[in-house]
This record gives sequence, C-alpha cells and structure tokens, in this order.
Amino acid sequence: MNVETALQKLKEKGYKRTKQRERILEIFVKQDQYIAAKEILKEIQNDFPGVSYDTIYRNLYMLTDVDILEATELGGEKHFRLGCDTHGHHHHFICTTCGKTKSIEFCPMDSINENLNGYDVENHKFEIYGKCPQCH
Amino acid sequence: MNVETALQKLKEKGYKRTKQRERILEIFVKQDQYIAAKEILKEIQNDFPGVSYDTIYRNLYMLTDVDILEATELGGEKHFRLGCDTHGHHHHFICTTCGKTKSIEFCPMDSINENLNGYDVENHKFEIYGKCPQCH
DNA sequence: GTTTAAATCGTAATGATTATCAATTAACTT
DNA sequence: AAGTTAATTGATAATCATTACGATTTAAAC
Repeated sequence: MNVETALQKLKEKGYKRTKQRERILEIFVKQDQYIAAKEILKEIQNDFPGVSYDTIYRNLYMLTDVDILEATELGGEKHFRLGCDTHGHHHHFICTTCGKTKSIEFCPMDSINENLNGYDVENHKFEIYGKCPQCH
Repeated sequence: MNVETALQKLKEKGYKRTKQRERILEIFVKQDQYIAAKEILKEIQNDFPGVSYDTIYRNLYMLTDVDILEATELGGEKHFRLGCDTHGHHHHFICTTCGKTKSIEFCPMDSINENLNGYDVENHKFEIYGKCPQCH
C-alpha cells in the first residue's frame, strides 16, 4: 500500500489529512518491517520538533484500527508495520536482529478449528523469531 | 509439576529454597492459567507484607529461565504460568475473560520448516485467544 | 471567509518494570 | 552447633513506555 491509498482510505472513514499522518505513513511505506512506537516518534521529531506523544500513539492505534497498520508486541514494546493487504491472511517470520520480516503463507488455524468445539475464537497470533539470511 | 519437584529442580541448579519461592510456586501449581506479575505480587503480599518487587520479578524470570514457568505478554503485561512438561511441546488457547487455558496438541512449526531455508529459527509463538465454553 | 469538529501540542500522570545496596538468610563447613 | 559465605531479600528510587487532558490549532465543509 502507498501513502495516497492509505490517506484515501482515511478520508472515506472521515479522518482528516494532516502532515503528521502523511509523515507517519511515509515511514511505514518505506520500511517493510515492524517498528517500535518510539522509533516513529524519533523519526517524526526530525520534521516536527514539537510532536506530541499523544499524536503518535493515537494515530498508530487509529491506523491499526482501520487495518492500515498491523501491531504486535516485541520485547515489551508495541511495534507496528504496514498491513500487507496485497495478499490474504498470513503470518510472519521476524528477524530478531534487523527486524525485517518474511511472509509465511500458512495459517495454523485452518487445520485446528475442529479441536476447539465450544470455544469462541476471537483472535490468534503466530510469529516465528530468528535470524534472516543476511543476519545469520 | 508440584512444588516439591520444582524446588528439587532449583536445588540441582544451585538455587536456595526460600519461603517466598515456595509461595510463588504454590500459586502457580494451584492455578492452571496465565497470571500477571502484579497478581503474584498481590498474592504474596498477603503472607509477606514487605515483599519487594525485585523478589517477584527476579524469581519469575529465574523460574522461566530454568523452564519451570512459561511467559507470555497479554494486554501489555507479562504473564506467567506453570510449564506443562507432562506432555511435550504444545500451544495454548487462552480465554480472554477468565484467563484459563486449553492445550493445543499441534505445532505449526512441524510443517513449515521447508519454507524457511536460510533462516535461523530461534523461537516461535502460537496462541489462540477467545472465550472458553464457560465464559462463552 | 466562517464555522466546527477533529487533531495536535505541551505537559503531567500512570503504571509496570528495573536497579541499587544494605541487611538478612539458607546451607555448607568445621 | 556456631561460623562462614554467597545467595536472596527488603526498601526505596529510578526508568521508561504509554496514557491522559485541557488549551490551542487546523482541516475541510459550507
């Protein structure tokens, strides 16, 4: 997804176009990996020295809410990445050194639902951690 | 696993037997679910009004390190549960209301390694969240 | 240009976790 | 059974990510 597509999606949902949001989206479009919230803050501060924590966190959660970003917890910190909606539901290998990800086109839930009769599945998480070929 | 077995395991590794550790282990043996660190703190404070944060966190991490406990992150807080070493490697369904878990005797990694040539897998996480039959 | 709700700023509060160091204690030694 | 020693704990403060909030600014609809 590119920045304009994302902003268009926001507009449809009634959100305004702001310089801060553009800048946040740019960062994610440029980097195909999970990024910690504080990293985003640092980057944005280059262009907007006075950005508020509030602005960053509110937008990251909002963007996750409208499925533009995906969120996960790595090392006790919330991380975000651009949702890869070009292909369907999938999971990720995440490099513990550089943070880059590799898509895993396989979802364990497909073959598991028969074992969960009576259980109401709301969500699931499947992540693989390790070293990518470059960092290995 | 029971408290004595766990303490025996600790002794073998050179850790001392303390009242606080016994008490921590008792809590986990009694409850088959993930418990937040702060809940443990609260419980222990009933018996040891002056327990230190340090004592709780240090022991929880140490017990995780020697494979007596398992750790995960739920809702931004670290949670721990007794490792279920009676059966082999497996995963969990976790009830988002009561916290109870159900074992999933299936590991997606078994059928996925062929897709990760060149990648060094260190770890993985597969958790299913939802409502258990009692809370549904 | 006016209007208005949304968004941001500036700053403070919260809350879990980590750190420090002196005092205490478990368990080994003689 | 007392002495020794290193591990463990207690008390407290610091850290750090995240959340909260009122005042100000801004996007965009009219």
